[in-house]
Amino acid sequence: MARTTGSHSDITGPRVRAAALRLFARGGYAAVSMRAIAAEVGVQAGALYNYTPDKQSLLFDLMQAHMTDLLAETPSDADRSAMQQLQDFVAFHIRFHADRPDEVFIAYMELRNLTEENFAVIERLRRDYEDRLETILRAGVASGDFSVADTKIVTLAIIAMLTGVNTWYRPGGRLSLDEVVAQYWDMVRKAVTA
Amino acid sequence: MARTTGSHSDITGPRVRAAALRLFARGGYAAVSMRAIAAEVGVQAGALYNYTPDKQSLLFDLMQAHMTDLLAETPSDADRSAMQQLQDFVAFHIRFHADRPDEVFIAYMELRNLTEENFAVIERLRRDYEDRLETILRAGVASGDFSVADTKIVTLAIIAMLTGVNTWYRPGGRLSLDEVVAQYWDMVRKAVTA
DNA sequence: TTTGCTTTTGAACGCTTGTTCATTAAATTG
DNA sequence: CAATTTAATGAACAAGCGTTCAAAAGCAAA
Repeated sequence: MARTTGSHSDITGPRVRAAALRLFARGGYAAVSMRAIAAEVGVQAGALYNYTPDKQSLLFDLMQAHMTDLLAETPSDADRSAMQQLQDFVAFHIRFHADRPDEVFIAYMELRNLTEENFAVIERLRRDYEDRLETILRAGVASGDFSVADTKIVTLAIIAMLTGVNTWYRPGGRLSLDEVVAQYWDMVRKAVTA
Repeated sequence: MARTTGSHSDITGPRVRAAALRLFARGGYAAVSMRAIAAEVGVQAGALYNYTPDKQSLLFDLMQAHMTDLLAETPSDADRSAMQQLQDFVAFHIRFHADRPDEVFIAYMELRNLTEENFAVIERLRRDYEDRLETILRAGVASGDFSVADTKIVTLAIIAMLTGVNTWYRPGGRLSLDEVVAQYWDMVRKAVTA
């Protein structure tokens, strides 16, 4: 046997990425073999190399796509007040991450499995995202809306708190996403005001 | 060659655990080979099996010891007010974790590399720790000191925020640990009060 | 100094790893 | 229908994996 009936790169390509995402998130990059990914797709291991030059690129591409999407969709309406922008950010972060549990898991857990160059790229994107939040905080401090001693620390604290939602939130659970967003916004709002 | 001069289980044993801790934290459990651990200790791979039945036990023992220490040292003085207990908890969590970056990293990143049974043990310990905080929050709600809608969510949010310190704090950095504790306490205090 | 215990070596086991490539067959184009 | 392009197979590669164990050598007690 060689080429199989119905095989198409437009179909197999996305399936390879989806399988890698799923398995990396579940078992971790190092513990998932190319043969395991191939089996999930329903092909032999060799066929994966039509879609990625190597395993490392598969991981890197997933992480880069995730971070690029995150930055592209981050709201930033400079016309709104700092308080409104912060509320937008909190709601966006929780919703965006809740929709992509596998991507988020990989983006936070597999950094150490990136090569040095690839890590630098992802790290830069991550800092860009943090800067979006810190910019809002600084604007709020300048306008007197917020009372925080150190915007950098508060930035990291807020992001850590919000990302923590992914460790327990499941659709259809005790709380709706609206309720989760409301509760976290309540905490963030109180933490940054006097 | 066989037994080497100066070799002693009292010395090699701790060195094996220390090497495993260090390497697991740096590279991840799945990516670290027994031969790599042995090389760090300065022995051949076979010698490791005098100190652990297998690689899995090495990981589990490190995680269990960490969680047991964490629970043993968690402050809990029921005579103090809920506000004081919460402040104690925040300060303890940050300091305890700042002292053990490798253990913390492993405890949060390597859960999926535990066998089912081992995972259940660690998970229980983790929940026990969360319960300590939630008990404080409930007491504060009952006494009227705290104003939080859902103690479970606030518990998880606080722990995520505090544990996030480990992603950036380094001794000798811009901020002292005292300053870090003070800033996080400020945020937590404001977040749980009306 | 002899005896028994403790500790390590180093080779070996079967198995899995990421990756390559000639071959083959399906899909597409003319 | 014939020619070309695309996509997959399946075997092979060298390297590395966790683990076992007989043999050897240092250590401690008598």
